[in-house]
Amino acid sequence: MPRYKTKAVPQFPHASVDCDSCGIFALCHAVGGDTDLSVLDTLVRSRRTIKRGEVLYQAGEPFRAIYAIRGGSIKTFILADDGRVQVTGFHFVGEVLGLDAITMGRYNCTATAMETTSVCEAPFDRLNELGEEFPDLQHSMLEVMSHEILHCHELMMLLGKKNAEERLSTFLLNMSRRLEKRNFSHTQFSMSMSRSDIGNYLGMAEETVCRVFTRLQDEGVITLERRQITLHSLDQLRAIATQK
Amino acid sequence: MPRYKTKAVPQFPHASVDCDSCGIFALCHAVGGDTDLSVLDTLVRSRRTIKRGEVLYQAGEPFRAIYAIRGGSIKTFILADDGRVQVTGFHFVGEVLGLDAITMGRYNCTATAMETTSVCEAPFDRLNELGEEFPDLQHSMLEVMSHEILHCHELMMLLGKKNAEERLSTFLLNMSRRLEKRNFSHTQFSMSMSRSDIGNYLGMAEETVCRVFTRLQDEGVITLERRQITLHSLDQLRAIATQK
DNA sequence: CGTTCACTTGAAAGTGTTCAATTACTGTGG
DNA sequence: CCACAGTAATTGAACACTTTCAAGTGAACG
Repeated sequence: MPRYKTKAVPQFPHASVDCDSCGIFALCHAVGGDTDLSVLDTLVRSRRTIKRGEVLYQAGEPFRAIYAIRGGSIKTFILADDGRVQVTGFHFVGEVLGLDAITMGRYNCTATAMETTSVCEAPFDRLNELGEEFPDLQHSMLEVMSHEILHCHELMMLLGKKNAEERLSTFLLNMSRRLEKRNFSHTQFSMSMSRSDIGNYLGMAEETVCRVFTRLQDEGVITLERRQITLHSLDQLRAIATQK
Repeated sequence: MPRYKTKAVPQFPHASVDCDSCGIFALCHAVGGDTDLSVLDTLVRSRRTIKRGEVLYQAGEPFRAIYAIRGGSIKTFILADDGRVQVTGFHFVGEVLGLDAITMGRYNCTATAMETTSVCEAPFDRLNELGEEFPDLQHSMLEVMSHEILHCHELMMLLGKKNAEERLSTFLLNMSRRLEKRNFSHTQFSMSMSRSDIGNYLGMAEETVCRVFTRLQDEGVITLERRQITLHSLDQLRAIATQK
């Protein structure tokens, strides 16, 4: 029986967010401070739009800027010497990326758009100067990075200890939570990444992703139509994600 | 055939490092700056010694300080709601830990000593004040955290894409590299963590760790006597860690 | 000297992967 | 608007790797 419906479904919410309410702003306000907004204007040099598959920045390139996503979505991945690829994250509206480049002065991963995406660019040199003027800003950057580490720890738990069902459920709940935070629907949304990307990110084969999706659907926990997903029971999902 | 030898082997190098050359120092010097050393004295409040199994800090406790290890070794782990444990890292002489607590104001993981261990304690409030005075310091903290993120990415690759042999080889090479950086022997050392901890960290069963160790030994790549390990061929190990 | 803990090893059982084939969708050009 | 080509997703079956369970050995410690 065909699982697909022939219907054009809306893509991931493209609500183009003002730079004021995008990540750079959040970065400055993370401390709860009220940094002068005019500072932000000098900080954000430009806005860029990149199409599906195009590269925002490439691993190895000198670190010029951090980015906040205004609309669309981006995936980041690292490419090992042996050719293996590991997707390190998916990034949505309002989120900041590029901060992991600070140590090396070079980007550690490559960032590409999963759909047409618009970003704010904040040059790092200026960010750095301003940091000395506004300690809050650096503190916020610390927080963003600290957050990233927390995320990494969760991921270690996921990759090291969870089985396929738990991984995928955890993944869905994570997306749901992030969308909710930005006031999008958190029970029905479109996933901009392919099954293959999901599998790569979660450390499982593309085929396993499909099979688990099918199983979850058969159990009535979710409905999938292509990349459009509806979560019917967050509680049930949570139960699956945290079984044992 | 018994694989054990009845011989007391020296534990992990206990060269008690001056606080000057320990992590907090490194933290301040990461930028290449020459921060006034007297600052450090005010920074480092106290030195603590904890015995095997004792807790340095506990997940959930308010974030008071970051620590640098003067001698011994520490493991950090998180405890999930469902009771599962994930070892998030092993930390050796000269390394800094506790920085991931900045976001939440609470420690994210629990840190316990794997053997008798001595640490420097740098209270965070003072660290924070000083940060405003010395932007270099905060910049160094950013670098340390950025490093942590890089480490996380490597680990994602390891947990998501590598098989048991590759994981263990990567692990050994990583320890080797870190010891080398601190001028300890990087081809012969004692592992202070149990097989079970290694397995937990690398996302594999304790038994699998044993089996792979045995295999590596049979292939002549390493020699194991209890927790004392000798790496006979780093090249071979690298080949195994990067196969495919 | 005996108990306990860490480590090792074997055999059976899962869980997820790989390979291969099929189906469905997307975008492009007529 | 339709046909075609290429890409993404799904499904089945065989296989591989790792885990689990069980048992045993050696070392450390009181």
